Amino acid sequence: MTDQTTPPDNSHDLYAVRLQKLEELCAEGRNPFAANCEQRHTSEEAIRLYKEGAPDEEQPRVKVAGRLVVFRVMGKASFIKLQDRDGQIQCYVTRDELPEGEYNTYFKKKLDLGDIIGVEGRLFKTKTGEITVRAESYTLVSKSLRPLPEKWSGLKNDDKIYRQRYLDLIMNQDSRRRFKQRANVIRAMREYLWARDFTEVETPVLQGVAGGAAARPFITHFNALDCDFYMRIALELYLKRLLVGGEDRVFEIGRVFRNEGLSRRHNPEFTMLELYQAYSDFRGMMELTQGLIQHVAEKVIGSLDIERPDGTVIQLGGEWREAKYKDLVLEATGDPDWFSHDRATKLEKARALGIDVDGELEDYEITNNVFEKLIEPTLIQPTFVTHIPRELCPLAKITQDDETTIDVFELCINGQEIAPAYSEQNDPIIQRKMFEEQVGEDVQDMDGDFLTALEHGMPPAGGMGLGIDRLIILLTGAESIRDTILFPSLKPLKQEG
RNA sequence: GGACCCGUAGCUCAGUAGGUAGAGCAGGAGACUUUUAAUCUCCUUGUCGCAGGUUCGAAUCCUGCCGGGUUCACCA
Repeated sequence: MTDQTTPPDNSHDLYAVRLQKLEELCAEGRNPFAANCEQRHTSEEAIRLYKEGAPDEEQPRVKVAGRLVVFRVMGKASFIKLQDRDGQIQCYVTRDELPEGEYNTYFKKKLDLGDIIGVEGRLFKTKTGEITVRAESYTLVSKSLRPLPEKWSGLKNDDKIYRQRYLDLIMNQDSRRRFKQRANVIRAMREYLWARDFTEVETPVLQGVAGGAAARPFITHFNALDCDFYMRIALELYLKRLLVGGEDRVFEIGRVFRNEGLSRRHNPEFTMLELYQAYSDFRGMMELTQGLIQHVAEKVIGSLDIERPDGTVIQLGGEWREAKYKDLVLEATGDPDWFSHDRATKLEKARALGIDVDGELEDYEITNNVFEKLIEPTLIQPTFVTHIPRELCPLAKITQDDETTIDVFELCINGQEIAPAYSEQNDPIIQRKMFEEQVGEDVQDMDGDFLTALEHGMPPAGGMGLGIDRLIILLTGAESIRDTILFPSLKPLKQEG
């Protein structure tokens, strides 16, 4: 048994037909994978070159290349469309404009939908007004041995969309656009941070202790050292070491790995932006985070109003709402004495509110269940939730006038947590204590090396982490995190062999 | 891991009072020199996810497995 990602393909007949065409081409001394490195125009560039109103013989000659996605043969003339990274361009190919025999013997007979070809010729406009290349020559640069999905319905099978993403990208322009937007989001983020003197760094993915978050890590084995390593679950502890090392403003955009379930909002590997700014705090992070997301939205979407698939408009403009965790809980439970109740009463009341709460949970966890299930989903418009109970974040500073809470915000938009930010804890003694409070049976080992770093002195700092995949969901209206990740985690297919 | 739903041609899908399968597109042959899901004629295509079971007979009913989706659990 071998594992593989691509499902078996039984299209032997179609495959055989194409393979035969390929062999025939080779037998006649034609290369079905011809090199073609000459400069060319993208479909969009070519269309822009068209001179409106000028006669055909004064139109510029262009050279385009792309995947053959429309192939309409009408006797001695054909219309085809090539798809490239910018879109599609139509080409008009006639028998009389190609070399003798070329059209009937090769063009009509040896090309298939899915092949990649280059076409050269002058632009003209068809009688229905479409700017088109009148082919003077064409070159097959890659024969496709497998057929494309159906041209009208396209590719809708979820499994194939994820397992054979290239087909999705060929067939579904929405998908192509979404991933382009993802790339642009990340680019816009970098621009924003670079402009504010942040340095981009890279920290280890393989770690002896996976810290910085409470999540189960993936375990791997380091042969040379003969010990188990963990895939990182957060970027935090290494970035803070850099603050100790004198970097004032650092960020990293990178993959983190959490060995947990998959869902519409969770992929085991996902991309985080984490940034740390010395001499700032969570208030500074608020300003930065709001500015960052607004910059990205404007740059990539071109608007601060984001319409969700259900029609609700998320308004990213202006100053965002700020709300205390406790106030939200009191409001949602309708119980002004919520925090005075003992554990058993909270449990009872939470259940009365329709929340399925595990009886083993700690006091603060019950409250947090209320927050996550009752409140978070209602926070559609951007909201900074502040004054969060200290038990929930061991790496943040305690609020000066309320020792039960920490200087933190959780930014919620679109009913999900998008970005938490802290006034980072830099007192190594308190930090050690808070780690010890938290290190239980199923929590990670304490990162002693990190504490040693803190003991050398870390400047006060604000830190922020942002789940990029979830931001993309928000900005593009994607239905699932899988639609924002090119190759989401899937179970490998098992196959005899 | 639990619950529910889904898996039929290369693609998108029809097909249940159980009688071993259809359409469109794609593919093959032909006609057609401005098409827009081009059109027209003819033709081909399937271990009905896999493995068992019930039955004279299973795409259809039952069980298990594989894969996917939704949701819950888990989740800083």
